[in-house]
Amino acid sequence: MRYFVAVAEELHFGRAAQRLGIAQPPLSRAIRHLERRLGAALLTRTSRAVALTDAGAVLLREARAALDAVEAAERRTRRAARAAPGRPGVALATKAGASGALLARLLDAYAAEPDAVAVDLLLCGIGEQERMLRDGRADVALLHLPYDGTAGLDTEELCTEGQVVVLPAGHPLTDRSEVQTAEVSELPGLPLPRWPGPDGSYPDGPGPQARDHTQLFQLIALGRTCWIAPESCRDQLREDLATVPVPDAPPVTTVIAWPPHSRSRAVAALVRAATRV
Amino acid sequence: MRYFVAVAEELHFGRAAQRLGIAQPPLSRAIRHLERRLGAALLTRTSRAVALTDAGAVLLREARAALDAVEAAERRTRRAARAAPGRPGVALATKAGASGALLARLLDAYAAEPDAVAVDLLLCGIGEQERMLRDGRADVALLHLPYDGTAGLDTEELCTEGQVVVLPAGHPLTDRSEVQTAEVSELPGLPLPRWPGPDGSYPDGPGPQARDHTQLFQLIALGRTCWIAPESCRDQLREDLATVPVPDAPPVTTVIAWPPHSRSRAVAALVRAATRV
DNA sequence: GGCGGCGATACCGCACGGGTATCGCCGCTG
DNA sequence: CAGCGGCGATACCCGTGCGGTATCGCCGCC
Repeated sequence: MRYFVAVAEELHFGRAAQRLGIAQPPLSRAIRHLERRLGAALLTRTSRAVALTDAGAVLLREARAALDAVEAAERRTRRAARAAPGRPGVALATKAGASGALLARLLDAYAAEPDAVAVDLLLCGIGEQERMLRDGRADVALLHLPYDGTAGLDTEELCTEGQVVVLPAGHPLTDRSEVQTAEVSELPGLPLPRWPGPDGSYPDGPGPQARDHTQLFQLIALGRTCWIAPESCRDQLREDLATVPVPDAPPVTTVIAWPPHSRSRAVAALVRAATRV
Repeated sequence: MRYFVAVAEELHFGRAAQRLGIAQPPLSRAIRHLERRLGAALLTRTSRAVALTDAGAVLLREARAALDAVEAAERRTRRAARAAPGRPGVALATKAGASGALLARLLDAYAAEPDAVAVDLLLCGIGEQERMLRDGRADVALLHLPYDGTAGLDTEELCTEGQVVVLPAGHPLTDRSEVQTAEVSELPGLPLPRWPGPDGSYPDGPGPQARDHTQLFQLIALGRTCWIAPESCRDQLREDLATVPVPDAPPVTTVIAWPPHSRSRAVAALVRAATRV
């Protein structure tokens, strides 16, 4: 299945084999073997191009999920085994620079629980937490609706907050008591920044590229961009930035999420602590 | 992993090997190999007993999920491949004898969709739908809250209904306009029936054993038991049975559920049709 | 028409998974 | 208390399957 996913992603046997660290002929054979076993044509190969069939597209999605599941099984077992001295405990994934105060209160509340174990913090990029939960690098995560997907995860809502626009201090708009999203997206000279997608490439557009919040805030301070963020980001804002509420931006709900079949005592305690803060 | 799950369930290498159709020594080696690779002790073996360690318990849960995922990948791919003439289409799992009218309306509504494919109906026993969704035998299912679990599935609520008690016609209680759950569970000579669990064995207790609804209704008609069911079951009731509302029984919500990463057009259309009926 | 890129085929060798025989440990029993 | 029996571990052997190299066949392109 790993082999098939590699070929389906590359659509090229040679490159896929290289990526897998094997030679091309065994890969061809393995795929053909898989097709025989499933009784389904997965790929249409001409001598110039490889394409997915419908069944192949189904398998690609399902196989990714399956591979994540076995990877998760291995990782979580390793983590559980290392937990003997109680050291690494539970892995919590959260967006770097988001919900700072909430996170601090959550960790405090959990630490006060009777049988609390150490919490391993995983600071993720945009939308990375979901993947970490799925492949077992994390046991529990803080997500932000509606930006993160929670499909297939159990969740508990923690808090909902409005959004603000982050501007350079002294920008004309900072005198206003509130602004509309439409205004923000049309600010002359302040196009919204572009973030890298999961594959690391940036979408096209007018805004500057930003890879993390430090870069972003620097760009805002320099008057090159602006940004709409949950209002709790004001806790950790630089002095040279200002915020204005944006009432018509969608409210952001912070939720705590965990894989649905998790029965870990630590995760349960963490969720319990979270719902109390 | 299959090997480990077998041993963890049997807690006995010999029986597990037999179940797997292999000899015991290779199984011992395979498990030890897995422990080495994960760097974790999974089982504590004395010469008289085998027990799971904490890490082993984690792996058991995760491995079951992973094995379900790969099985689901294979099954769904096979199904997608067979779908070429449009014949088998999408597999819908539902409890036999529940929500009959709703199901009929749902199928009608879906059949009216522009690109509807054939729906393969899977009639399940109690609580079997969840497993079918997880291991890929079904693509979508009708579940009944609060009896079925929906953890890890995407769902859409369809309808909520109260429950009634099903009694033999002419039973004294049938004169009443409603009864309480407490009364039902204490009816002299009418103990609630016992259903087989997922492993096929019956729990202990006074009630008669029932394997399906036909048996159950027969037993009720014979005055050997009674049963609490959603009120929609009255649509398909035999003439020799009667029902009385039980207002304090938990209301039953019928939901349509599907695996969260499903992107199938057919499943989406089915859900859309379901929300409209 | 020849070249080059790419997947398929042919063939080989080795490592790993599975089988049988046997051991070592320990709890039960007469 | 000694002998038996059940159970997991170990030792050793064998065949299959996976991976590697060499080569072919097809086709688009210069």
